[in-house]
Amino acid sequence: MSGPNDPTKPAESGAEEAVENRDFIREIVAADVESGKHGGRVHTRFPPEPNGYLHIGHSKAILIAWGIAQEFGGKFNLRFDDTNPEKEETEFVEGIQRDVKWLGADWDDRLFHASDYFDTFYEWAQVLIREGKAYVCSLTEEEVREYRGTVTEAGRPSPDRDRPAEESIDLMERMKNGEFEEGKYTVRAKIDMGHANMKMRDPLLYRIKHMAHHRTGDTWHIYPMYDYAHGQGDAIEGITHSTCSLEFQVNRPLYDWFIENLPVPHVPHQYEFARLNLTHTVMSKRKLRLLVEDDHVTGWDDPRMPTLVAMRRRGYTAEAIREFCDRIGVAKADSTVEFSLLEWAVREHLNRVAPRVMAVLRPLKVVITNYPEGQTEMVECINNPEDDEAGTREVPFGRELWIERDDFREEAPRKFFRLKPGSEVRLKHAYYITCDEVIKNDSGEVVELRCSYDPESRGGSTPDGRKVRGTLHWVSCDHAVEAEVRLYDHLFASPFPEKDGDFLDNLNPTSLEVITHAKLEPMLGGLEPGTQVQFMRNGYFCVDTVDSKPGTPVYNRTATLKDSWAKAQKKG
RNA sequence: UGGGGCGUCGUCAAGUGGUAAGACACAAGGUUUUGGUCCUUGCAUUCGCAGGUUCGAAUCCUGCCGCCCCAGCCA
Repeated sequence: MSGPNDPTKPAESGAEEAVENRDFIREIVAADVESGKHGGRVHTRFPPEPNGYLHIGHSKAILIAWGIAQEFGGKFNLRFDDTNPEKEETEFVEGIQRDVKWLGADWDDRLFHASDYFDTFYEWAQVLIREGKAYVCSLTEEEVREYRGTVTEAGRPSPDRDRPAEESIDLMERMKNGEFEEGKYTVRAKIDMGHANMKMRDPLLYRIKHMAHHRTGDTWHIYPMYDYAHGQGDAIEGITHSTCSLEFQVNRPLYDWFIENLPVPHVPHQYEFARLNLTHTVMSKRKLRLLVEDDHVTGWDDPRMPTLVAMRRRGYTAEAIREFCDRIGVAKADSTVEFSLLEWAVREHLNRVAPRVMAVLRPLKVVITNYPEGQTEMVECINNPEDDEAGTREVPFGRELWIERDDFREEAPRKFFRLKPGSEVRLKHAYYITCDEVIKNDSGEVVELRCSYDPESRGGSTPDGRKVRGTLHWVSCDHAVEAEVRLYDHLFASPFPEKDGDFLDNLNPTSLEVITHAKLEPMLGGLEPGTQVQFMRNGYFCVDTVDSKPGTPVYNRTATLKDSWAKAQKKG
């Protein structure tokens, strides 16, 4: 059946690999696999420090590491770089695992911790000391800084640089056991105090910290520094390609120095890529923490935050984030991606999967004067025009309806296709109506519209085939479910909140607008938290997972729909 | 001005000496029972700048300019 002439099969010409663009890291990995380096094995890892929640920038790092493992038939580890008990909490290690899993990166049974290797790190430090490549230093924190020199001046050797190995071994043992106060001693590598790379000027291996660790308890009174733990962790796990962001480029010589000077079981290599920056937000953990701690947002999961918990709550899908990360690429040039690309990615996904439903955010009452009082009928609505499988549902229609306030203009501009006095529009899936009368209150506000409908137009078209330009969504007053709807916008008004001055000054004062009495079609009162829908003509929304309760639903706006009408209006 | 990186469309980003991919954004048109989606079209004579090599340079050489990272007992 499926021979060479089968039209359903793509042609097997030599032109298949023509368009494949690989980033520079994948290029290297492919070459390594080709040459049989590491036995053709590919093994990556994501090494977060559990001191905060993951943000969209981390998803780039996760997806690069995991994606490479996937594509080359390799493995992917999740390893917590928990070398500093001061800042680390169990809350974060759990949150991080949830987020990585949600993104779709699967570490299988390979969940590790730098703290799993504390014993080995300690033994290896003894090796360095015995070989004259490390020593216990008694310089104070301030002295260490002084002795290090500056970027333009060489440093000076510590007076303890030539401390006998046995003495260092003994002191390190006693540091470990908690015999000295914090700051009294450090363990340092003996490399080169005049090195042009500051990281190579006798970097610290260990510092004393009398602090319980979330996994090792109070076994240790010394903890390894990042540089002394990171590469060795990679080596122990057999990581072949160790990916990280650009700021660690200067650490690479040190990474390699440890690997070369220690009896490691494997030689990993580090490759650096530019971290993700996004307009209208901040990505640094310090700043995100400040937003949380100073109550500029309601928490790490506030839907305006760029954290994965927050974005998930906002209604972003993992698929959208993966698509986004595919689109931004991997390179070494510092860059800031426009938020619009992220929005495009969610819309792209939700357009395919989100059921279309009707919700009126800012209600205006419409009474259909020639529709029988007390009558209700069910109209059939298409759930998703992009998905034939999605089917239809029945929505109640009656004499009194809510429509969107914006969909009526008493004095309409040119090309306003919605409702205005004397004009006819279509109520989606229901009937054509014409506005006959505008009712106002004492202060002149429009409070109600009196309209008449054409019984012939049921379903949204008429036998005479006449055209109407406008199609409005609506909700039956008698059946409406009231809901709180949260309209989210950029957290920061400026595309570059860190550009000048205090980033907090650039907070967007209208990043959240709460609508308390939105009118929803009945089924929207009973959806599971987290469910994503499209409020027709309004945007993509989801049921809030924290505050939504049966009977009092809360919806979050994930993203607006593109609005060329609003755009045209703005231009005037 | 010690070292390490990076400069290609508004934003990302391919390109690896043979005459500037793609995506988002933007613009114009078409279809449409969402002013959504979809479709069509347009959008870098030029690759930070200046010289040079070459028949030919974004790609090679030289020199400038600009931006980022490194002087935590953070990661």
